Amino acid sequence: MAKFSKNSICYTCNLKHNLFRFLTDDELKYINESRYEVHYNKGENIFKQGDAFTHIACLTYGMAKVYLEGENDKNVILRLLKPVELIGSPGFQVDNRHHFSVVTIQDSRACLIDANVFEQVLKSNSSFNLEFIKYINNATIRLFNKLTGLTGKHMHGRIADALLYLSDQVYKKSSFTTNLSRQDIADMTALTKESCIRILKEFKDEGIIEYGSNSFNLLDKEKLEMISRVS
Amino acid sequence: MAKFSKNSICYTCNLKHNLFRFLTDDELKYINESRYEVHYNKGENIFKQGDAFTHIACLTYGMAKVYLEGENDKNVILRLLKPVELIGSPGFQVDNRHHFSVVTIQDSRACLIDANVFEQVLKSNSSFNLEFIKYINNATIRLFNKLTGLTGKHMHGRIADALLYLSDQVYKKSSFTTNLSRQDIADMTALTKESCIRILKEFKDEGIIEYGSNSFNLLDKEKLEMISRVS
DNA sequence: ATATTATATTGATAAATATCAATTTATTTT
DNA sequence: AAAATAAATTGATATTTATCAATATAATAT
Repeated sequence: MAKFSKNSICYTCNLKHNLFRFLTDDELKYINESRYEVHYNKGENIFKQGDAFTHIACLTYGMAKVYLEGENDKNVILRLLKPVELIGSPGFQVDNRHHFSVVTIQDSRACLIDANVFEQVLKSNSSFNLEFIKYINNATIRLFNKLTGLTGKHMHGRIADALLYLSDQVYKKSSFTTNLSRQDIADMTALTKESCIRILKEFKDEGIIEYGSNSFNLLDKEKLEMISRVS
Repeated sequence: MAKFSKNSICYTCNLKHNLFRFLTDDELKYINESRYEVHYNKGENIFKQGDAFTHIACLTYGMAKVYLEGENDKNVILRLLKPVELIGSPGFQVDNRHHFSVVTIQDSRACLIDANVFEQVLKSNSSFNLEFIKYINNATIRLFNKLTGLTGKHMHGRIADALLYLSDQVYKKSSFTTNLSRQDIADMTALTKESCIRILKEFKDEGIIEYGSNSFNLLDKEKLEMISRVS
């Protein structure tokens, strides 16, 4: 965790999350007073599960993975974040602890906003508040899909889902380069690294995808979608 | 779905959820105007996944299961509800659809509050609003635990968790009678009915629990907790 | 109470997935 | 570039879990 800066103000910032467009100028100014930006190297924690929750973060540059640290070293990656994405915490209003970890997968920047300031603004602005509830509820819906996917589908369907997620939601291309390791993809699908590799290989052998050590090309997305459906 | 009544007002109601204690008298009166109570027979839907979300519910009597309907008929029971529990919906502010189903497992009553009225009150009362966020965040934390438990633990740990959940959180006794079927317990643990039955039998054979067709007695909770830990 | 239906149980087997060890390939350091 | 380290891959095998079919038990209707 290196340099941090405060060289711009929220009002003119074009990297602010859409949520903040619901704020008044005064509220933005108030947030701007305590906010700060941090530069993270690849592999560094923005949030650490169990640690105190003191700030809401906005990823303004780079990319990060959000994951749950399970009991037996088993991590479950919930999602990948890219600019500009808000990173809240369900510890907010509950126990003020982080319940997931956020780690950058490439050099990144985040803007950190004091949780108390955030709370004040929530109190003062009801449309901001409803937008925030919308944000949380969307996260819950994604979590529901994750839960039914990981518990109800077999390896093939889960790997297909991960690949489609990366292609459709994250990189927005059918061919992409990624910093995710095989272990990361395994953590996205609740599989072991070895099983994950085997399914990828199968897909490659069947001509559905091709890949190198850090790039993927989804040749036949329809087939992946079909595999996702039939599990 | 049979009788419904409106024979009391929220102000004097001692079955109201704690959340509503944050409301002013006027706000309570406002909610009271549109609310109504419904009696459900065992097995009836309070909410149905995919259906329109029009009301927030409060379970005031009986018991219900909240579950996700997966693609291949696989349901995942998220939790059991008893009085007095609020039943919101992540569709609120998002798509106004239900994203889970709620079905009673015994004759029950619920108080239904118009979602628009609820939204108005959220807007007008910021401490109510923050409490609601707290409510949602607690649900998210439970969901995280569900996700890591179901993906990271083996059958034994998952059954142990389900039994401990029923004993500690739902029935508050180490010996309890339940309306849950074996299939329901399987749905709580993301197992098949048969696997679920086998693990229960193992636990019985080892003297950890005893059970009949609709009752359980947890003889050795410490052992169950140990099994939960080692997975 | 008997018949009927649904639920629970058991056994045998197949399928899915993880584990462990060895090897290869890629990445980083010297 | 060579050496050292980390990550990816493969194969063999064990473990976990589901499936299918049969039977038993419980719950409900007649």
